[in-house]
Amino acid sequence: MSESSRKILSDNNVSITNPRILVLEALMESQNPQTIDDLQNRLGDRVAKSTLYRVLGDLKKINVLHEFTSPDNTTVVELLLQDSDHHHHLFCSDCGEIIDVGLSNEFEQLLSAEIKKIERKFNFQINDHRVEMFGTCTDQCSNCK
Amino acid sequence: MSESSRKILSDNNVSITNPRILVLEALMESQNPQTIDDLQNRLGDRVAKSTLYRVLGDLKKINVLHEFTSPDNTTVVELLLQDSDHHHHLFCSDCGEIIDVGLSNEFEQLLSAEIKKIERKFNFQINDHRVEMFGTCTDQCSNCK
DNA sequence: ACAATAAATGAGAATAAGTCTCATTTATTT
DNA sequence: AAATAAATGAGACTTATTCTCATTTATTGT
Repeated sequence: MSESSRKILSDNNVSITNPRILVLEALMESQNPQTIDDLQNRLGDRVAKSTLYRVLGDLKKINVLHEFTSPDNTTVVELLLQDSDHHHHLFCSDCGEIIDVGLSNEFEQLLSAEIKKIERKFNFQINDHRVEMFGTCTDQCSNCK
Repeated sequence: MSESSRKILSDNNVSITNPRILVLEALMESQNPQTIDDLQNRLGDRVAKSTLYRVLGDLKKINVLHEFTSPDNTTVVELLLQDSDHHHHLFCSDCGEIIDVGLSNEFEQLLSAEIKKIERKFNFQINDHRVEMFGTCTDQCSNCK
């Protein structure tokens, strides 16, 4: 555990410090998206707020952390160590839950083709994409009864 | 112009007031996504900041305005009067430009099929989706030279 | 292992987006 | 035109994020 957080840092030429290890470990506790608040609560006073934001910035810079905004405008953050972890998100507007979803290869391939068309049309270089789906979890999620 | 903004309001049982007309007209000046700052500058002191936010909330409630967050965390807002205006967004990380893009019917159909699968798998009711693409506009955009 | 140097941290101040309050104005209904 | 209800403006307030700077911690060369 602690090894692999150290490895992430050294592999990316980022100095190994306690706050960075603690934040990485907190992020690894769940592979699902987490709010800053979650993290802060989990870390308590072991990492200062300013340091937490700085470390998250560092992790984004070395490309192991993705950040996005949920429909209720909360910033959400998720470790993404491998390109093969590519996935999308499903948002429940009732309980705020965010679920990781994979889409089929067939779909991803067609999307790649569409993206190539868009690149040509707008003379863009596209390096990432994201599909977001919004709805309500009809009954059985842990938060909505 | 002014007629159609009034029509939008009356069609949705929202009382017709000057700030609402002014905000709608500012939104209609460009069919592209706009930041709150854009709007505020354009409106000057004709609409108070608190009123601007309230009116934008009203327009979201009657479903003629979509709001989202760009990768640099700016809130962006866009009129969407017809379901047939369905489209997606392309973000330039150099200049911040946001471009509306349509994807092919073939793609949208396959995405609908994927969404049905996701609905079943997670017992969700999905009512909206969004494809976001990120990259850089390689040369000719108005902001990047 | 030990200085010297550079980088990262903690604490809290500063900033900025968005919300809230409440007295006044404007729309709507009769 | 009066009465009622709703919307507005102005600015205070809240809260997420960034910034500053003195102190601590990591790294590098010897």
